[in-house]
Amino acid sequence: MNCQQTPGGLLVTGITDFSLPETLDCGQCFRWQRLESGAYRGSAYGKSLTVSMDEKGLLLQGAAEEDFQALWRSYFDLDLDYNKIRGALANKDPILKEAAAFAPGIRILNQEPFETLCSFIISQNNNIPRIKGIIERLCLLFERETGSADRFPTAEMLACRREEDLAPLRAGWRAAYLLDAAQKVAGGEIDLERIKALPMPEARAELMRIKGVGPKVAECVLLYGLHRLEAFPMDVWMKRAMATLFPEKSVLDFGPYAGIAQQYIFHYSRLHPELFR
DNA sequence: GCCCAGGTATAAA
DNA sequence: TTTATACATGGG
Repeated sequence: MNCQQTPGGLLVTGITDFSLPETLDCGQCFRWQRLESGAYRGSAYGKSLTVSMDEKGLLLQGAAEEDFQALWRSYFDLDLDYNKIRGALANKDPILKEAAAFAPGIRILNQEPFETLCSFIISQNNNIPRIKGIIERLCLLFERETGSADRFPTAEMLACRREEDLAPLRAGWRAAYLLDAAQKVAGGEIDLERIKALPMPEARAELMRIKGVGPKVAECVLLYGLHRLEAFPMDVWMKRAMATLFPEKSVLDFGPYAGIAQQYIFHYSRLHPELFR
């Protein structure tokens, strides 16, 4: 991997197995916006970015090389060998191999844990366009406090609001869940960084102490927010896909990279709905 | 109007 | 432990 400043921005070369649309539009994050040009605009950890990719490499606009090294390199998970992982997963099952080959540029982002927790609380019994809308309104609601509508509010900021303060979000009953999550995180009752290092059963149990966090949301937070790649979110789509793809298996064990396998299968099944009836 | 959306809390069997 | 239902919004 190599970096150089160009007139268009910071150009990073030597990146393989990475696709912006496959990574940013596969249901793991909700705050990246696709521009007309095909570039994506978004932010994380207080930094904004416009990013695009072509045959020359990955182009970061509005980022210094220090930001790339200290943040975006890790955010986009560019140091993990996805080619190797995909190969290992492909050896487990031919259909998994096909699903992986369909979107080989998917990577699991290193998103902000609290934002991810809130995002997947909002995601329950909800559709992606509306999830995005609620999160956008949440960032706007706290714009004055955070200093930018690009930033996600902290747990402390959210924790000192009341449910009626969140009415502008139009999040329905999920507003109360968001407050409970914020209060537990801000109060130290839930320590996301500690959960990140906990054995999976304990990590799941900790997260599920938050109101509105059940097995599915907990698994999503572990995978997408805490980068526990062995986590395996199981929703109705995945259940159907698994029943179709692996009818003989009752218990599935894809090993330490199950979450990546899940993401390949989820993406594949969403874009080939006719195969999963 | 009706159905559904990357579910969960709650009560009842 | 498993199953049924309500839950608020809004887009198709």
